[in-house]
Amino acid sequence: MRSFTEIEQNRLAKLERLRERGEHPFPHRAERSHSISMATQYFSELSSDKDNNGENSIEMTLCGRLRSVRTMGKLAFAHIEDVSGRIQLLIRSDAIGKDRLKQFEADFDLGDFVQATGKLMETRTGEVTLDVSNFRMLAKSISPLPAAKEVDEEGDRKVYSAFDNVEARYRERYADLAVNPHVREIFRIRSGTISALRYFLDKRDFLEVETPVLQPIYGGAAARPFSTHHNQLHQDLFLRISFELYLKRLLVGGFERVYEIGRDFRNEGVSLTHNPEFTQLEFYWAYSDYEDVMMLTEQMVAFVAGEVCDDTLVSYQGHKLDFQPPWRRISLREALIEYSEIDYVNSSDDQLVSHCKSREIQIPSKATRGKLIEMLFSKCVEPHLIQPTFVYDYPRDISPLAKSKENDPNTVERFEVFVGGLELCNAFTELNDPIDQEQRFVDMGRDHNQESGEAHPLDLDYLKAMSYGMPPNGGFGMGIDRLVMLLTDQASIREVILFPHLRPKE
RNA sequence: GGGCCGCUAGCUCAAUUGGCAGAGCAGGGGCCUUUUAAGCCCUUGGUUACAGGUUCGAGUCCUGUGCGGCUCACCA
Repeated sequence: MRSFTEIEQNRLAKLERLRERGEHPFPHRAERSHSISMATQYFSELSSDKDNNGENSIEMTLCGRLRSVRTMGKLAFAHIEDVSGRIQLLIRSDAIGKDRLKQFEADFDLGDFVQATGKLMETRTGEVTLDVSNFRMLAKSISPLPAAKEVDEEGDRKVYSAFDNVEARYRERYADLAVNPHVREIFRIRSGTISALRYFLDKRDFLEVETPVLQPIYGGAAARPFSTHHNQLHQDLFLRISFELYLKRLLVGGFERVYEIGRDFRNEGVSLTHNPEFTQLEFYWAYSDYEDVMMLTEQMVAFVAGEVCDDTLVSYQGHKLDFQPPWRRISLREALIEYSEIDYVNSSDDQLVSHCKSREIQIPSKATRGKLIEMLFSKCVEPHLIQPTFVYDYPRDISPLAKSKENDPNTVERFEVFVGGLELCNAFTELNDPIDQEQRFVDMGRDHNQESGEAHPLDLDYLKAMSYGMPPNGGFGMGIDRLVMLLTDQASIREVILFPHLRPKE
């Protein structure tokens, strides 16, 4: 049985009083003639019209949530807020009657959704205000919203007793959104980001597709999966860890440019930059290679930044990021030389191990040479890559789906993008030789075997698809959550995910 | 999973060497016709995350648990 606080019990009593007067506390329908921003815009246009002799207002009906109330005896001021903005109401007893004003004061609370009819006017202080002739309840709020007070001051919203407890905000994101406009703005930018990506790719003849989330064999990345079960088919299934292997099957099928935006699931640790489910963009582009993909990547991200931030210059955690192409390009080998003075081409495996140890990097029991290089890179280079940077040409043994360089079989045509110290993108010239691919899977399975005692799944159907012939292509993956972090200046991935994963509260 | 830090009223936060658990806002009762954190008077509200322990006495010290934050590991 739910228990109600004293405040909630008070509000339930008000709700009953509304009912007793015949006012429905939750009517089925609202009437609204204007959004709040439309109303204020209309008012300012009529006010600036010199031929219009003071006839600058019409009756209108606005809807929104009560965010402040100030009662003054025979009148009351209040603000209501809708998705477009906020406006002040003036409720006068000589307009609506003394009893009606009393009812407003007694039975309407902050957080209630209300409907108010009246004409717009300006108060002495020049604030556009609805002079209310009629109002009614649209939805009674039983529980008080967490933020106590806030107010607009010359465009700047000042918040008092802000609701900023991180845990409480994530657990009750609805309340967080209701009282923190800057949080709503993050998710508007997130939505705009995805729209802009779709627009950019659609304009270039990429076809948006959907591939299975439930997969009998997981692949395309090196993460541990979530597993589940189909009861009727008696089939164990995995939630996908990437889209890659299915999207490339579509190139076999004759599509030349495909992309997917969707959710990946990785059963790994959570951190400021990792959530168990996250949103990924992947595209595959026939008859292109990783250099073409680099060009498209910098154009695409700059386009998105321009769309949602109105600029390719973006503030991030005290840095000024510049997404304007061309971005810096540096090979993995050069980057390590520059930031750590290690040239792995001229280093033995033992020397790489000692480099790791001197930098307090913990080495897994069975680390390949490529893994050592990658760990050195993460430790020594990654934190320094603030401006958008392509790091290209990676060790073959940590890139089983990428094609080797023509003159260097131990290096693959692969790049990653780093911005603000975050890994943002991963892309390569895709391996399309089924014999080579099978050998890579086998090699990878052997390493995996020794590490964990489990065989890495061998996707025979994927090899079969590739055996029919896959055009040469460049492939690309980008973490959308991290891109949104960059575009909204957020240090935590949880701030850009509406309902981030939390342990159950008890 | 390891380490560090945190958890006090609906919200934001105080509480001296261990000594009566407080404020602002929100809530309730009043006054008030141009306020906008409105103001003024009065007022309700607490299992100090939870369970133990030390002590005459614990929000404060100790142990454990839960949840969170940061961080390390893991995550090509």
